[in-house]
Amino acid sequence: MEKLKKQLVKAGYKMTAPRIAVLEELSVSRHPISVRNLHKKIKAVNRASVYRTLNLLEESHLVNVEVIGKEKLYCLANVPHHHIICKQCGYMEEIKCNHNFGYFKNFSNIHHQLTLTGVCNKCAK
Amino acid sequence: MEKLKKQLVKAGYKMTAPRIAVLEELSVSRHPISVRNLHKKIKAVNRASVYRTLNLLEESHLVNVEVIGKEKLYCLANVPHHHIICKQCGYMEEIKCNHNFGYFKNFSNIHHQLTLTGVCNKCAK
DNA sequence: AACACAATTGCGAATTGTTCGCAAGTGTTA
DNA sequence: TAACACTTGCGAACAATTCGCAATTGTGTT
Repeated sequence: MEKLKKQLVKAGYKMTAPRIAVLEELSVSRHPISVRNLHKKIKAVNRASVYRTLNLLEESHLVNVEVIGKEKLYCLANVPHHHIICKQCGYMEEIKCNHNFGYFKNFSNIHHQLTLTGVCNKCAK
Repeated sequence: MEKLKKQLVKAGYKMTAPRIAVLEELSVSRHPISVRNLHKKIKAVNRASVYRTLNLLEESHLVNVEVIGKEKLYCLANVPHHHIICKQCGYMEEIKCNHNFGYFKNFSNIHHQLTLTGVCNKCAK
């Protein structure tokens, strides 16, 4: 959390209350979360500011976005990881990320986003 | 293309003109494409129908969705592949997919979506 | 500790993206 | 070619996201 703040400051951003609130909520919520739900948790922060904060966090690669069905979910990127998600019930497991995609000749500064979906055993009956 | 149609039919859907138009446009466009641009190319098809078609194609796993910056892009999933995209100019290379994520004990029917972003050599100057 | 200034916020309105309800139209199967 | 369920187009509704701007706030400087 402190590390996150430092990264933001280093990226040239001010540490304001709304930004801290967003970071803390992302840090507290164990799972990727939608803007709607994130905002529900921190109503003191204006919705537009939630969007603005998420956008700058994304540009700084401090959060990842993934699309599950019709939802766009945000998640801290501090520890490299991905998720596998059950499409029916939303059950989710975390996956350690040990992927390396740095070998593309024509690109630098490469980031990746992996999303796995499936049906969990419980839903499969 | 014919194969695509057959898959749709097998999934229980009718082969209507709007659906064929969407499939053909996806098949023609070499790159992942936004709803907006897709619809621009096939104005004869109502926007709502474009959405409906993309949704059912996605549910049938015939297309993949990925988020690049603020854009949601759709792409045929007939041949397993991914993309690496330059965030600055949009230059894009295709990546063969030889990934296997079938080994998760708690899930079945697993699909994955991998998105790579970076800066292409030209933009990096 | 107060200042100054640019960065950021909150607000509401505007814009854009997506879905809905329903009457009319169309593919498929017999 | 008749029948029926599935689809479409349309416009309105709804949801997501951004914008413009005045007011506020962090931060570096005195």
